Amino acid sequence: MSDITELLLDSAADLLATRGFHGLRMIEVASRAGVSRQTVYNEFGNKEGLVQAVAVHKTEEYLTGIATRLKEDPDPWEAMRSAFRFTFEQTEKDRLVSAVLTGQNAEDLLPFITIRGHPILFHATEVVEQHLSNHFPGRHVRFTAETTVRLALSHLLMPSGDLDGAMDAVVRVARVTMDA
Amino acid sequence: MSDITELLLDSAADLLATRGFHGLRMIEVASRAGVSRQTVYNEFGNKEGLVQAVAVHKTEEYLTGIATRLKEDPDPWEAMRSAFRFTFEQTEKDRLVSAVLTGQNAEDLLPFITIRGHPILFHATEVVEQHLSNHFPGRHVRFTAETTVRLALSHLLMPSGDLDGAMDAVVRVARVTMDA
DNA sequence: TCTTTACAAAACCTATAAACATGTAAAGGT
DNA sequence: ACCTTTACATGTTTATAGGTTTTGTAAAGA
Repeated sequence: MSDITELLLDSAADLLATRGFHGLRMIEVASRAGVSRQTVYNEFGNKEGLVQAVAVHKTEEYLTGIATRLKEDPDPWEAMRSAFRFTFEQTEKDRLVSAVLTGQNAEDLLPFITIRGHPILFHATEVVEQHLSNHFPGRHVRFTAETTVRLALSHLLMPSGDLDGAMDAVVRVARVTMDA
Repeated sequence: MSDITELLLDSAADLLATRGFHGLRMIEVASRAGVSRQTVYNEFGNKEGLVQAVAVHKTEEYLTGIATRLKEDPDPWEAMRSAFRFTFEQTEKDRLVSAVLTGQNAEDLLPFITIRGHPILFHATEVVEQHLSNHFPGRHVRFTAETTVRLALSHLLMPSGDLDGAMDAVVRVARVTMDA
């Protein structure tokens, strides 16, 4: 990916987060990245293409962020805790990220951040599944993975206010469904 | 609750479901119930009061619906399955119910159907908690209750398309967290 | 207790024109 | 090749001003 492309994606992500899809101006994206409006069109075709690209880019960014944290800790449950904390903190920090991950508060963004109606974070199920498979080879891990992601998503959308408690709850369910 | 009050709530619920908060006309609510517009104001003060009352009414209706199904089956897990099916079917049937229960697709309704930001269905946690307490006296049931409701809500908001599978998943997690 | 009538204030259409943004194209510069 | 500038048709917002509808309140009457 070229430097300019990346710059454009970052500018667009910023503006998208503060102004939303409707308030996003192609010329503003261009000038922030120091290029002409035409260049944006050359790169992404049109506004939809640009926003779509931002969504894909952000999604990749967070899925790899989660995958990285899952790999970092040798203990599978501590790794999950860490990945969940990462997701939670990113979601709190950035309204756009929140929209991309969960599909909530997306308003006009929604067409871009769901695939077959499911928010993109559900791709995280595959990441978690892979993680569990690595630690428990030969076991059925799909159910635990999906349950964990659904539960984590629930805590993202409707926080109890107690982050540690939420992480404990998710990990506890993960352990207990693996033991069963 | 007087007959007229109930009639007004039903009329308002109907109209709210089809026209939304914005399209709801006080005079239409009145004429459907066969009373004057003024009577509606006497009863509920203003439009907000009316809609608030509808939300509370619908909530009670569904919480008692859930409680009833939980009591009907002697097997605690079959009872949960039945209560979940009830909730799922009602949510599919009625857009307004869906909004009241989950807080999704609520648009201008949202201020009325959440309490401290949480959709009213979270009151169901208390109902489920009571249910589990009855079947497992002396045990800690709060965690299972909350987990179950969060998971069920997740399946309501993001259905996998497989209702039976969803019910199985919820009940399975409930059992396994009680066994632990 | 409910209805009718009346009314001010607010919210809502509707039509109009001006300003702005999008998307496409062509010519020119590095 | 890649980006910029300029230009233009098309579609969308925005602002304005009017007329209408709806809300919310009040008072008198069945």
